[in-house]
Amino acid sequence: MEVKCLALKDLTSPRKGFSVVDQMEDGGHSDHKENIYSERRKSTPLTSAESIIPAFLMNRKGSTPDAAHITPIKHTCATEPWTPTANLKMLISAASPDIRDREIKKVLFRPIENNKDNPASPENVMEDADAEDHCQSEAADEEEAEKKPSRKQKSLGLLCQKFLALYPDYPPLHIPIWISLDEVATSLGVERRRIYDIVNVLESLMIVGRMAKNSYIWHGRQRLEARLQELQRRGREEGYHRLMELAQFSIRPTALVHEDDSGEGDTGNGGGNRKDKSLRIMSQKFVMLFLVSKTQTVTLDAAAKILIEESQDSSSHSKYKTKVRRLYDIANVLTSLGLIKKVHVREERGRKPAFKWLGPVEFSTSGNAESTLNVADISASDPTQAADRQLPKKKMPRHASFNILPKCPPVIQRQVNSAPCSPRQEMSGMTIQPVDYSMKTQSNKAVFCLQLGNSASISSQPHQNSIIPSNSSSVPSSNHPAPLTPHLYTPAPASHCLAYMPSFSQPSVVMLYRAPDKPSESPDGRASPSTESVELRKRRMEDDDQEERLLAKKGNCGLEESDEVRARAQREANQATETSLPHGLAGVPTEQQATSPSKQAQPTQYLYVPNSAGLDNFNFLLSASHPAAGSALPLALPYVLVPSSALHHYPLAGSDAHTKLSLNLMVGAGPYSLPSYLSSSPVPLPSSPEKLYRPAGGIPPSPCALQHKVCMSTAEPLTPLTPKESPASSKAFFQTPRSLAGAAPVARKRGSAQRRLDISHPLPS
DNA sequence: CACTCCCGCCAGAGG
DNA sequence: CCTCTGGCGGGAGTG
Repeated sequence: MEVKCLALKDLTSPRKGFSVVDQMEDGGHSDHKENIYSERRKSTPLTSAESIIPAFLMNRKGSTPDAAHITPIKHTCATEPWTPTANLKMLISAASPDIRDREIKKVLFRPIENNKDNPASPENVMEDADAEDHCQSEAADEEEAEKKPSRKQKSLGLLCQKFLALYPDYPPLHIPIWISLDEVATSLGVERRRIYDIVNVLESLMIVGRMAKNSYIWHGRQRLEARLQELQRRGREEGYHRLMELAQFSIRPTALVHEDDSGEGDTGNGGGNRKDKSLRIMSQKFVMLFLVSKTQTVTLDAAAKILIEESQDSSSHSKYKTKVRRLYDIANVLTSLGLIKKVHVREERGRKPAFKWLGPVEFSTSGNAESTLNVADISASDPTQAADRQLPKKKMPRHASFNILPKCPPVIQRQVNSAPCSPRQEMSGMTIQPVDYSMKTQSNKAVFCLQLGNSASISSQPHQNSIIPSNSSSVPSSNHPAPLTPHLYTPAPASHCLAYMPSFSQPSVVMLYRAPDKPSESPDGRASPSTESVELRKRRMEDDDQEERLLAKKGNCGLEESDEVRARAQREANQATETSLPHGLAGVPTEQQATSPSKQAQPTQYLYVPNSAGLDNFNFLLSASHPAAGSALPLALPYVLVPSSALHHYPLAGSDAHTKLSLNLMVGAGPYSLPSYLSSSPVPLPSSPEKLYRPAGGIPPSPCALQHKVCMSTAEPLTPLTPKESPASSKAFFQTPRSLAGAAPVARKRGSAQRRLDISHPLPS
């Protein structure tokens, strides 16, 4: 098992970009300062949890003292071969040889590769072969690039992207995700110091919360909007908007405000002088500036000045420089969060670096749609005022009505989000920046359960992107995954299977569900990507970044572009990877069968969604007895994996009310673990994970099989983030109705850990 | 040269 | 005292 774990870990390591071999031999290397890895220590309070957590979840933890890799970038080349990316590149290049594409690819994918969870899994290996030549040809360029770890590749922003990619944007509220800074640092191959920078900023936005020394808890974007709203309010109260105005005229703001600490309501530990200057506080203030700014654009210069005044630092030039440095750090993180975008503002003399807010500025709790509405129309209305109006709504509970699933979610959503830059995207964690990890990020972040049944509306769900990322993105101009969702996602009753695929090398998803009495339509026919829009996006992309555009209401351009590109990439990647998928799941069926508690009536079926696959590319794992499977592959195997296309005639999910497929899935990757309290609760987690993993038949699971372990459980579904799981979550307007609305309430009582959680993250103040 | 921002020293905080 | 945090600013990489 040990070995397996190791392998698994290696495979799933965030540094997946590296070959396993690499990692191994590298074992201890580490001269590189930046790559210092700390001895693995489990400082996290997860101990108890560990005992019950499936190995795959824990793999990050003790498995290997893997040496942290240094800048991943160096290995980029090496990784390419087996990464889906490689295929993607190949495909893309084949399709459109032009350089521009190439450039785009470079930007988009390199990062991904770094994050990549693509280990040398069989599937990947397979691709590997395919991509091999490609790689070779490209090797030249790559090599050069690789030689130099380029500073950019080590940037905080990139690092942050990787960090974010490790966790779900919208983690289930009842399943706290613990973060050990050590682990993260090790996983990402950087020294801890860098992680502090990221975490501090994230903490200021309540994306993470500090729980203890070296230990944080991941909230994802669950509380982000609430937090932003809070910051906006505070910013206004403190007169930041005035400061901004003054700053805009280069007038040295006189410290109008002074609050500071307050600022921090932040979590826990407290302040102190040192803390007052902390990145966390600076970050909050910085964000406040955006939120109260009419143009939502803040120049570095203005921010630095304002912040300096505030902190009453002497305004020496050096102070200013230091401040600016820090602001860059913060900006990099915010950028990777997709909250801001770098721009340049023209001024009398030359241009000044500035950042434009891309996140939501108007907050409303009434409806997710509205709340998420982005700044698209800032120009039309004064955001500030709008915000004011919204404030009162803040606490409005939303779910009752949301629980009713819209019949046609996609449509609805579309209407709501007609605005291009809808926050939805923003929230999804997609980045607008040139460097986009979203592919990985999005899909990788998913940790939730879905249920297949009938009408479900995933589209409005915050985490939707996690699930259907590829799909949604592959849908051309529309920003919605809608088309397909209806088919697959439906609120399901209590029963469901839980597929836990946290350590997937790729942000793939495996859905398990019990087949209904009758098969329904295949999910295939959904959205077909419209190439045309892709082109448009590409074009747009070219001119993106123009500073001028800054002020223009580009609303969505940035996001959409990213989306598009991503979509395209994913689509292609899908194709590339599809063939290799079977390997990945090969061993699963057996295990499942043996252990699946719920398979009694109907054979359990599996839906494997490659990270990059669009729904059309779903591959299904069917019991051999299934008509589709049988016809397609008359095998002796209990289950076979077939491409969705093969199931064309055997619809799995239908829109008809009868269809009752219930599906749950959990995807995730990253060095997180579950809190110990789970161990004592009747949660979905398999009580004896090991059994689940172990192939009942004695058929030794292949490495890949292990990697794709799936454990099923009939336990209750993860609870949807009902708005009120915790008091603090009341403001989770980012969330939309969960498709799980109908799911049985979780009977679990929260453990102390959970309680602590809730308590520890009350809005600061 | 200006802009960015990586890097890691080192001191304060916490245990 | 040791470890964790994280302020800080030198100086390297970029454009």
